[in-house]
Amino acid sequence: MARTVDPEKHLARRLVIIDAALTCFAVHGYAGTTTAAICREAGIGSGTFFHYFPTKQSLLLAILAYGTDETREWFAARRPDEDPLAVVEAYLDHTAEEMSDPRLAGFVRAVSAVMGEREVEAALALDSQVLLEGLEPWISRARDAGQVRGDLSAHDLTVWVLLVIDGFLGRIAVDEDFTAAAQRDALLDAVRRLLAPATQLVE
Amino acid sequence: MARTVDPEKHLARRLVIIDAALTCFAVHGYAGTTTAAICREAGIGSGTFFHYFPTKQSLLLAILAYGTDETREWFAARRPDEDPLAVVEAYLDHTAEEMSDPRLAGFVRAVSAVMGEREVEAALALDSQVLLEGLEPWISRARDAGQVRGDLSAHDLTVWVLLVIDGFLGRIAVDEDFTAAAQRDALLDAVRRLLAPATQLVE
DNA sequence: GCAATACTAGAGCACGTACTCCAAGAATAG
DNA sequence: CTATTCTTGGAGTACGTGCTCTAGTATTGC
Repeated sequence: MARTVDPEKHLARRLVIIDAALTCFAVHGYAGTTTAAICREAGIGSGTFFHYFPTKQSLLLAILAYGTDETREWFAARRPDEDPLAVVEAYLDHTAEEMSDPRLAGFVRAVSAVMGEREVEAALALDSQVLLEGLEPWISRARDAGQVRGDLSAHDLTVWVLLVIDGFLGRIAVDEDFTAAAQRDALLDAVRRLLAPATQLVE
Repeated sequence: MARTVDPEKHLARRLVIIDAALTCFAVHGYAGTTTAAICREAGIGSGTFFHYFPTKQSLLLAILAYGTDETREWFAARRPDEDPLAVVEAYLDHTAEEMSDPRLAGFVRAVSAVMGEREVEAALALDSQVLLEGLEPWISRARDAGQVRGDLSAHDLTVWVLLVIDGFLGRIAVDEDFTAAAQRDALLDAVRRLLAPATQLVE
């Protein structure tokens, strides 16, 4: 017998590869990134790459799963008695903070357009569903409490919040004058305006 | 001498190919679409394809140019004395109507993430710039007239309107319950809320 | 009718890709 | 030290891609 795995080193290498892939995907897109490029960026050989990830797609799926888990954990950490609207706004803040690394926005944009690969689409759908199911209950409670408008269903409102978040990410990725840090307040303001009860709007 | 080109037939064929490409790109993305697939969809051989478009990329550029021209023409058709805010809302309406063909939203989403091809990126940047330069003057006038909020610059406001439009397109492409027709009013409402002067919001 | 040109199709090519394979290095258990 | 297993790099491979080439067919001017 010999050589039991050192899980720390293994995980560290994995993270190096994931980080390199994040950089490459953000700049050249998924299809536009070759495994050779990832290896170069990570400073490894192709044998090593495929030792850690059986396929290029599995690497992408692993990264997406990280993101989905992160979202799940964030919402799991909420206490039931928190102020609903404050939770929604805290999530926006959380997103804006994560996106202070502009590679992430680029990555999200690049990857959300990967089409025709069943498993990737499923992972994206799952990610989107986890986010929706994390957010909607809070918006629903805020709605019941009269904190947000009642003329649209909680589901519709949630979808519109997600829509704004997606647009936000897209802008960060495309427009270099538009940074998450600088536009954080504008994001909060935009969502507040979107959700405000009709009684708070005068004509 | 013989056989001068029949421009009508030529153009018609071009449009058939463009239409087929639109369908394919919307479903499988740009990189995910093979020229063979476009040929199959259009019912032609690969020889014909490359007779009309020298490269796959040139086909994409031609489609993007169509869109850019369309945007330019739409704004060129505005009269200087139109109500500024009404023009903005008319453009939203125009977009929503165009996107009643869900392929278009899918196409936009798929193609906006094409990265690493200099000419495509330039075409996308141009398209985005034409839209920005079309919209911003009207928002600026509306701002000067007090129709929209003054706490953000006209440029920032325009960028945020574009952000919402992008998010809107993304949703249509991804969420089949979210249709342009059904959400047209919500789009108008969202942008109105985004632009409303602060004095129209009570706390 | 005849020549000249535009158009069409599809077999095939050159190339770049994801991925395989193998041989050697490093690290531990006994 | 030795045996065993995990790990590593890079040469090589099978395959799919965008694109070319050629040969044949339609369509026009004269």
